[in-house]
Amino acid sequence: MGSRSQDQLRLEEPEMIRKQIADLIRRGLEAAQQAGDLPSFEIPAIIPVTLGRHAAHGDYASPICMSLARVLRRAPLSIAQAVAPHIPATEMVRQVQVAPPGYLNFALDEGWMARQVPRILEAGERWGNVNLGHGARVQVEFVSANPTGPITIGSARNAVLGDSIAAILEAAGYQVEREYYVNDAGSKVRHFGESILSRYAAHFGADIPFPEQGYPGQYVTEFAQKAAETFGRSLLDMPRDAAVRQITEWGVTQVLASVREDLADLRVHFDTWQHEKDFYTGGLFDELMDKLRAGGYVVEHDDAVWFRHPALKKDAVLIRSPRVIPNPAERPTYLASDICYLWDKLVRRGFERAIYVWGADHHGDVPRVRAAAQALGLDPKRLVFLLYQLVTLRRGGQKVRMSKSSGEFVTLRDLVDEIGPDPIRFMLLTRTMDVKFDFDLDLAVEQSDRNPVYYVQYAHTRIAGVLRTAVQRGFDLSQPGDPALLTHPSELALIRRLLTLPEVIAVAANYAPHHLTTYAGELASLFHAFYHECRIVSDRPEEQELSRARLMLSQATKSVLARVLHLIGVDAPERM
RNA sequence: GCCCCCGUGGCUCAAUUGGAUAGAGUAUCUGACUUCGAAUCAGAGGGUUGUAGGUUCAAGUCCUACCGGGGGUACCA
Repeated sequence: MGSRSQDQLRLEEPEMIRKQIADLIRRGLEAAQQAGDLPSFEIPAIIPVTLGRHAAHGDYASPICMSLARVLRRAPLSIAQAVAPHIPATEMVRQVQVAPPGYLNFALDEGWMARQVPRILEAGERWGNVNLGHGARVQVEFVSANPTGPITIGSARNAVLGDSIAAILEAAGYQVEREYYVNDAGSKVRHFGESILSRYAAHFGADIPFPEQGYPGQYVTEFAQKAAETFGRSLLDMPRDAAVRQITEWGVTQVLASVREDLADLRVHFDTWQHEKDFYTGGLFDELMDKLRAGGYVVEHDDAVWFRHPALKKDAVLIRSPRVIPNPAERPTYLASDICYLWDKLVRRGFERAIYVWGADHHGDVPRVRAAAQALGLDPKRLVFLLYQLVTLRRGGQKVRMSKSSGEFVTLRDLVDEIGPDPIRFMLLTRTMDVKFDFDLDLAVEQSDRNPVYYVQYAHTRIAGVLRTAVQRGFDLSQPGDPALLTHPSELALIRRLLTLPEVIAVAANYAPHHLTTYAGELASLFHAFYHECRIVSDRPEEQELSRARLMLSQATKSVLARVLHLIGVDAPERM
């Protein structure tokens, strides 16, 4: 990736203080060995460094000496004492302390910390970037809800997870493409099309039976109405198959247009829309079937074709069968599509990694797709499956069971119209994806002003307000303040947190976007505390310099808050 | 039956992925605005991290069994 990634490495990676401290420890270990204070041994490739949880433990701590104890056959405390004096002095670290049973504790230098504030301000939206990806191309495929109806709250979780993960990966140095997979070849869309056709026929007084697994929702009737305006009676005069095909295609287009719009209002956008159908028009499916057959991964009996693989518990998984689809040449089962799709992602389009954001109800499919990748000679580790637990909806204390096929669901549209994208996005990102989300509609609507998102946004607008006041009173915000004046405990606590953004992004890049909402809340809290303890805009002549320093800190905080909110797709308003 | 996820103060959830004294919000109680936005702040109480074992210097985190809740397990997608 040439010079750009070199640049990033030099400029951005050291922003992770943890990394720098790990380097210091490594150099300390080397020096201790050279000085003969420690015997010769191989220094571990990764040196663990964590944030100190208590002020007494310093800002960062490493338990490395505990794990070295076994190798060196020496007490961890004694190892730590041997290393500590050899850790090179830097302006970043004020002191290194050894604490039982063998921790190395690092306290950052307050002056150094304060001097980072203008740098944060200068970096702006770039602050926090870490180059973990080195420009690797990855694809995040998400939402991908069947195009058979409106986007529901359930898909909303998928949408905000996928979108935020994509944004975070970009901040972590990856080249990211966001994709929506359109399942337009399966039986679901056909049932959808048949449903519209039935209602459409009814509109003209004709009778086409409603399919058994059809979609009873009111929106289908509305589609039928629109279809009647678009096509007139023409669909009634053509062969049934052709009519189904045409109205299905038309219906999918209609749905996708509204899906695109609904998601856009949630601030979710896609770079590409991959249609399942396209896999069966270019010969890809046949090509891959030949590969699998050659590898002995295909079995056939009763005219049906199955995929088998030693890694699978089940004997085999169906790929195509005349009993599923009357005309199997037209379309196999969804596993076949998944096989084409993974090849398309990893080989044809050459992504180094393909990330799938799936509801936990699809977890059973993971081994199959993995096995298929393996069978095609691809490293299954390049496929990442993020399984989030489903959203259960509560209304009036009652659980609402949602599904488009039952016609009972709450649309994303309704919720966005009612409470807006910010509370939805923030709320859905406050928890790990491993826990199911109990979404209480009444509470979400009624208490939306107590949603934690407002706490964070309020901090941002409060800063904006203070800055406006400052300008009114004649402060020039473009003029940097003197960081040396930032010495109050609440100022330093705030700065400390500003400095950890790169680490938070690095952790969040491990597919854990909820760290950002947590961080945003902490940062907001620290600012509020600082605001209460320190007068920012002072009228006293002798405090002008101090005011300028604090204004600089406030601006940096505002910038970081905005950055974090933008990463999770939440607006950072100037007023509210 | 088998597979996946969860079980942490009254309630909803965190815990930088195995590190030191388990943290927030909410609820309850007490306090703080004649100067920058009170949608705010400060303080208090509240815990054997479902149970029982195990792994090691170290377990909320990993392993085993069990209990409880949710989801999956079609020639559907």
